[in-house]
Amino acid sequence: MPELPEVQTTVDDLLNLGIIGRAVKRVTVAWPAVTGSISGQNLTSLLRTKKFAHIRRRGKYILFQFDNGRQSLLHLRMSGRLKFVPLHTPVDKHEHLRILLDNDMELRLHDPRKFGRFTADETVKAKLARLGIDPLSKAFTRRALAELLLNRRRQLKPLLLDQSVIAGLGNICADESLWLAGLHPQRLSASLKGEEINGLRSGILRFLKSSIARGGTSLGNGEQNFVSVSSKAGGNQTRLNVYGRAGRPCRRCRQLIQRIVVAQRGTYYCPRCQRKR
DNA sequence: AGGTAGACCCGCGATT
DNA sequence: CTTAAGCGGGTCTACG
Repeated sequence: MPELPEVQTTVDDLLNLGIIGRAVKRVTVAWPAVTGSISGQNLTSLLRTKKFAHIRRRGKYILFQFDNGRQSLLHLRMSGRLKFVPLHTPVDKHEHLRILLDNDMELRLHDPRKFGRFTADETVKAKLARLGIDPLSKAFTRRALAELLLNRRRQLKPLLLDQSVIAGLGNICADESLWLAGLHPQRLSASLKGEEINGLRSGILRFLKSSIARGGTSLGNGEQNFVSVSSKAGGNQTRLNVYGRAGRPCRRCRQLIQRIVVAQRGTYYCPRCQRKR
C-alpha cells in the first residue's frame, strides 16, 4: 500500500508531531531483519543524542536527517506504518522497530508482513542514488518524461514501477494513471506520441495530487491496511477507476474492467479505453 | 562474441 | 486454494 501518496501523508504527519529538534534516546530492534541485522545497541550508539534536523520523502523512502549530518532511510514496503506513542505503551507484536525520543515519545514501525526496512549505515547514499526522477518535482516536465519513455523499449507498466526511472509510483498509481491517459499497460514506451506522453504525465500528476489530498489510498480494513501516523485512514480508495475493479463497468465507457498480470503484478485496465495501439 | 536491457520467477511474513 | 499496496536477486532471451 504505501506508495508515494501514503509515504507523503506519513511524512506530513511526522512533521506535525514535533519530532524535528528532538534527540534520539534509544533504538530498539525487535525483528533483526528490519535493520539488516544491525542491532538496536549499535543503532543506539550511532544515533543517541542526535537531533532530527529534517524529515522528507524520497521516492517511497522516508529520509531522516540528523543534526550531525547522518542520514537514515525508512521504507514501509507492503504493510508498514508508523505510530507515535508515549513510552511504556504496551508493545504490539507487529512493532519491530522503536525509536525513543528525549521527550519520552516513541516512534514505532508497525509492520505485520515484516517487509519494511530501516537503513542507517553507509548504504544510504547508494540507495538514494539509485532513485529516478521524482514525479512531483519541477524536473518532471513533459520533455523529461518523453526522454525517459522514448529512450527505452519497455512495457509501460514495468517502466512506471521501476524506481530507478521514476521514484514513488506503485501498482495502484501505475494502473490509475494509465487509465486516465487511455494507454494499455503493455504498450511499448518508445511508441508513444507527444500527446500520449503529455496525457500520461497529466494522469500521473492527477492521481498523485488527488490521492495525497485525500490522505492516501486505504484498501480493505485489516491489519495491513494503510493508516497514517495520526491513525487516520486515507480516502482515495473510493475514487479508483480500475484498481481492484475487475468485472465492473468502466466509468468512462461501461466496458468491463479486466485483470491481467504484467510485471508479475495484478494489472487492471479497460480493454476499450486502453487499446494496445 | 559478448555485454546489456528487459522480461520473468521467486522469496520474503502474515493473513485470508 | 488464491490474494497481496514492494523490492532485490537470479536466470533467461533478444539484440546485431
